[in-house]
Amino acid sequence: MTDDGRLDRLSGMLKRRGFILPAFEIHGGAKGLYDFGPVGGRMHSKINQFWRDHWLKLGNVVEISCPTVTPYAVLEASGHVGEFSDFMTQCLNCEEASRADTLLEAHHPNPDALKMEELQALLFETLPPCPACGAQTWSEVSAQNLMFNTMIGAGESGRPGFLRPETAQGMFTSFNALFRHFRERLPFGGMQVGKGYRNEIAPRQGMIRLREFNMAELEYFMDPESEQHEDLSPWANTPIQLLEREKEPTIITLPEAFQNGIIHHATLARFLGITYDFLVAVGIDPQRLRFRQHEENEMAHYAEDCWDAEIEGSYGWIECVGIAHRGCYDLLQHEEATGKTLRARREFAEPRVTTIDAWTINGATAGPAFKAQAGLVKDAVEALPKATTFPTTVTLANGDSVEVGEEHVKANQKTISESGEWYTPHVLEPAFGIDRIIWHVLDHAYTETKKNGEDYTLMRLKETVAPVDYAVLPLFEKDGMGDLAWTIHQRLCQTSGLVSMYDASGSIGRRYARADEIGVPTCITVDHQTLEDGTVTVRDRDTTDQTRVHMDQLL
RNA sequence: GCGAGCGUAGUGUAGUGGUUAUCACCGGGCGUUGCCAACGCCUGAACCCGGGUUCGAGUCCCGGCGCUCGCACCA
Repeated sequence: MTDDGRLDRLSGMLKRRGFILPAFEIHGGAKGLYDFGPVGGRMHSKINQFWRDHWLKLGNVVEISCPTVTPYAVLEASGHVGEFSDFMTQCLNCEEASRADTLLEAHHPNPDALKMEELQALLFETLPPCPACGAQTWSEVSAQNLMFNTMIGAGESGRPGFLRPETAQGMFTSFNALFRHFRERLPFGGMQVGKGYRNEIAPRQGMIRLREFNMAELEYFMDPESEQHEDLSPWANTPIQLLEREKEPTIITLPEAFQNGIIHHATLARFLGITYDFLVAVGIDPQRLRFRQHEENEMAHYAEDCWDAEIEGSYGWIECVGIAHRGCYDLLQHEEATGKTLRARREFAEPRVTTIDAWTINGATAGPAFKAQAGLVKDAVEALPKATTFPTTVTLANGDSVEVGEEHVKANQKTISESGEWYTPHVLEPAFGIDRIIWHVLDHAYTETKKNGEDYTLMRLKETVAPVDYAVLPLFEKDGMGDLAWTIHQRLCQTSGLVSMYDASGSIGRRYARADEIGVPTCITVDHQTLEDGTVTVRDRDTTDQTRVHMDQLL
């Protein structure tokens, strides 16, 4: 960090000009909550839209939108109720609150993995001393969840729920609708852009750790048994900084990283590439971007492998995108919790034919003979070889031995043909923290320079994210210059996808400076000559070059 | 969550119990044949919230909220 106050000046400007501001400030503010202001609002929506367009290029993904209010059961199934909880206990002597698992580290190899009841039992059994006062008396263990609690419905009929901590669960719970939409053909993806909520104990670092945040996630469902053929050639000439787990950082292209086995999965490698392209396109400096593989003990409860895109800015290297291989964890969890099937079907190249030629029980006689054990007897008999002669003694799964006579069995001859099978797809999840990305786009675009010996700041924002596309400036609001400028401004604003800003106050230099400060790429100035020949001055933000263009040729 | 520091116009600030609350940038209006925060005139805007001490509180005390830092925590 080479700060010397840059971060303070940047934050001040972002607030002053209306990019991002503390939310609800007139009421005293609220920690971890921010507004995108008059300037930041459009930047936020442009970046979201650019993200959608970028990933929709895959051609086999769709966007969905799910509620943020989520029933308890959904997040219990996903593991968030368990994983997002800290189990707290309070010292009865000094009232200091401690985490139960931390207190029990001396008494258990991995207390973090214990359930609340187990922690409770172990705590009361071992009575560790309070780190604050040394007393050994503890309150009951209580779960403190990092998700926002709410009630869905009022009073007696209310059911517990949470605000979602991630958008991902919506894609999993909608799996069957996605599966039908894609004509039951994998791979495909569902994606979602929206809000997520985490009731952080200590939000810090401005936009980096928020309690309500914007995320954009893709869940990409794949058949784990079919090889993923991915074209990595678009990144053949793009060296990227990779930090493999327990290895030294390397700079390598994605095709090479995949061939060398640094990245194990072709689709994962491709998603790293698509992510890289996105971040660079919105204005992240490639020199301050890297991908880091998670340590084994760092990965979330669901992940098999995970690479983060980390961006360097005023707060150091910050993870802004997580690209996780979630395996089949989520779909299995929701299957188990609901009893519904969340699977895809793969057809075999050839039908698999199994021929059975052995024994099974004769229900009419074996049933009355073995009663409750009949099921176990059936399993045991069907496991016997064809050459078995009856009567014989078989050992059941429960350890009992029974005598099975000829009258209890019959020959079992059948042919089973299976044309395919149902399986649980694997999931690759690129998850983008939009606010963190916006922060770093702003951070990287913020440029402090000198102009005629004076401090000068400008935002070198790319057109993909610039909050205002054009500023239209009449030199003076007289002799018709103001009216003409207003007409041009209106014409620009009526063009889909464009936003123009009309500014007539202050000197022309001041207005260029104001436009530069919020990153307007192009200024259009109407002067006396415009009244005569219809040409305007088009001025470029980064070079300050001016050219005269006829007003009808602006677009 | 604990500890420390801080909280005054949009921004940065001055202000050690009595001021019409300081200064600068800033914002707005008008003028300017004028093109990179130029200039002139006019003008706008603040003591985080609540309680207490006091004749009197921006200033002292208590609580809350927020910000920063350290510790703890952290998809």
